[in-house]
Amino acid sequence: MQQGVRRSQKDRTDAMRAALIAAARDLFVRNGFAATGTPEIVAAAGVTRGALYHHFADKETLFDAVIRNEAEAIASVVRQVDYSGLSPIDALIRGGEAFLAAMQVAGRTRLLLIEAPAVLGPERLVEIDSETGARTLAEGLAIAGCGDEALAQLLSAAYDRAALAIVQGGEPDAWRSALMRLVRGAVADV
Amino acid sequence: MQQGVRRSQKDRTDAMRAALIAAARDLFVRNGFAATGTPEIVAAAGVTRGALYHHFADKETLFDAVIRNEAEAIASVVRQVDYSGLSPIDALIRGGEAFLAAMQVAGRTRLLLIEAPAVLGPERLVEIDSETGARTLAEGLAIAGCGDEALAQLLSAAYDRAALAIVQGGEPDAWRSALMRLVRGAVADV
DNA sequence: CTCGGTTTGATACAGTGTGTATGTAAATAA
DNA sequence: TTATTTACATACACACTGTATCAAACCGAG
Repeated sequence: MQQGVRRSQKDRTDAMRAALIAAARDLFVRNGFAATGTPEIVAAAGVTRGALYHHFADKETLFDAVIRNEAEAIASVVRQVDYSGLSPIDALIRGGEAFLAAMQVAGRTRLLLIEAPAVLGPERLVEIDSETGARTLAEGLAIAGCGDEALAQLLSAAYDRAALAIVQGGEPDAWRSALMRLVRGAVADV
Repeated sequence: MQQGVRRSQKDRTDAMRAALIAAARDLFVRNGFAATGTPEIVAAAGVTRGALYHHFADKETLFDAVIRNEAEAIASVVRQVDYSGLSPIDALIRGGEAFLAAMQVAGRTRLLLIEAPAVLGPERLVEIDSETGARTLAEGLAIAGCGDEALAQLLSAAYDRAALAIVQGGEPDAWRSALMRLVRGAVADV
């Protein structure tokens, strides 16, 4: 079980997939999905196109893997927050904060909010979110607060837009306070 | 100034651009921007690629024209609403209703909310919105209601999400009531 | 009306990228 | 060790984009 010479199939596969996903992620962030060619990706990963098409059905499937990674990363951050002893609305705000923080990782808003809906379609994106539990959690919190699925989705959309605006250089506090106002107003009794 | 045989340059140009934009819009809606080739577009319009590349710099510029058309159409609908004698919040809701109705036109949500951000980039999309006054109006109303630019953007994002959900088969009333709750909560005094 | 200049639009071509088919080496199983 | 499967590279066919070249329709001046 040496490193350079004799590796197990699983190790080779895992390393290759990780290298391709990392290289692709970087290029997709910089140039977008459409403007990134598979020759560019494999060159950055130091392999050939044969490897790519052995591990992924096509370029879109590779992109899907990239997106799944990002969604999982965000879900992980939001999940690790300690919600104990918080009111539903405070838990929602706390989870929202974690979400905003996680979305500040370079390129994440572009990948998840701009590219992914067009490349994979909204349906597939919802599927990924539900698998990773990325957004379900925020929605769960909202549901706990008011029991309205649609309202939860609208708040989720507002958080997305805020994350994008902050990444693009907006004043974080302005967006945070606007979100707070929206959330508090939404769960207040009618 | 006959019709079939001898047309003015301007007439030819206008007709050709309109035909190309219409054919492209149809295909972009059905298959998306990336999966639609220029040969397909010109075949649907009954011309050759030479005509396309004479009137548009590239495929993206044609898409830009399609998007501009849609944005203008929406702005037109929202503008024609009679807002006289309404409170700021009622005017906002009225404008929002018009926006939702305008977004129900087949393919509009896909073009404006899914494809356009990825193809043109969010910056260009904001530019188009400001030129056509599509979203500026809704924002203007929100600003009138609470004077907060960020909050207006968040509400705009919520309206976008609701429009998409309704087109995808969601219960319109559920989304409308959720929007109402969001809007009323947002403009209520803290 | 007709004759140069311009605009429209069709045809032909070069370059690039995608996905597949084929072949070879490495790894696991027998 | 030998057979079989898996990992990866090379080579190829096809499609699409954008450009260059050329013909025809239009327009204004004389």
